[in-house]
Amino acid sequence: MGPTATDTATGTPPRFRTFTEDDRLPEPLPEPTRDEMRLEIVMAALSDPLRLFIVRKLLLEAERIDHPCGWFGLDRPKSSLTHHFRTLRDAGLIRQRQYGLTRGNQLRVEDLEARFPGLLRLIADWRPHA
Amino acid sequence: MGPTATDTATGTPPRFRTFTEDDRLPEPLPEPTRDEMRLEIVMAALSDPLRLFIVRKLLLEAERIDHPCGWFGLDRPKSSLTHHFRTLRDAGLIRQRQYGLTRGNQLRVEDLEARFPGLLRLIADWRPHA
DNA sequence: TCTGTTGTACGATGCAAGTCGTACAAGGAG
DNA sequence: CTCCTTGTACGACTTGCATCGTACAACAGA
Repeated sequence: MGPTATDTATGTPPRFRTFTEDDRLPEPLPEPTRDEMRLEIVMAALSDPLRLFIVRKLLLEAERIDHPCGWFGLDRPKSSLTHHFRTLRDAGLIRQRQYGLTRGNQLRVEDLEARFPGLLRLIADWRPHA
Repeated sequence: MGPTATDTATGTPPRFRTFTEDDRLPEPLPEPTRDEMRLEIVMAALSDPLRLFIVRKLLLEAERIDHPCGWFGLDRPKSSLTHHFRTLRDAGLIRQRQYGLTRGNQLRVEDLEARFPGLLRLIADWRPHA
């Protein structure tokens, strides 16, 4: 498994899984730094159920450092998905890396925990459709 | 002072100030119950800087159980303010009570802490304009 | 080289939200 | 009763966002 454990819901601070970086990874696409992240923008990005689903899936089900669009199993046109992933990256929620033809999507777990502590917990607890 | 203390930022769970209820208070205007609150809707309500300001001011500077519109010192037309306060109430963030001609606005601190633990902490830490 | 895959770029469309003016309602103070 | 205050209701305007079709680019594999 990975280097970290998951939240135990016992009152201990939640810890979400991260993956160690590989030096040979391509540079991330342009993204805001921690300090450039804006709460309003993050909130707006998370006000869409599809984007909430994407972030939550990355948070709870990621198996590698990042995953391409298709991994999420979203039944939408590709041009729609491009729009949503870009919105998430612009808000600072995800990091995107280009691997030849595919693009890897990674949740910025450590940056988000540092900048907005508790935010990921809210997303993990989200119940869609309820 | 009130019955509660404030967050100490030392790792202890944050506790925000609440006010004891008075039996003679008028009934709140229609609002979602705890379980009816939706994270997407709450996020959308908080994606507007003016509304974030309103909620944050209620969280950090409330002196009574609720406050009328004018207390916030917002330089906008009244019809705009009606819209924003209604958005906050529909999302479940605030409770509104009618006192004759004025309307009191109260943050639903306990409901929000129960339904979305950690959310108020994010709002308290928000820095506008930064 | 031809084909299939992954995803962007551009543009059109429809809808929701923010903004605000005006008119109006309820009630307190004089 | 009259005036002022607080806030709603309605409607118009504008902006922004979600959605998606089409065309295109980059690349892998047969």
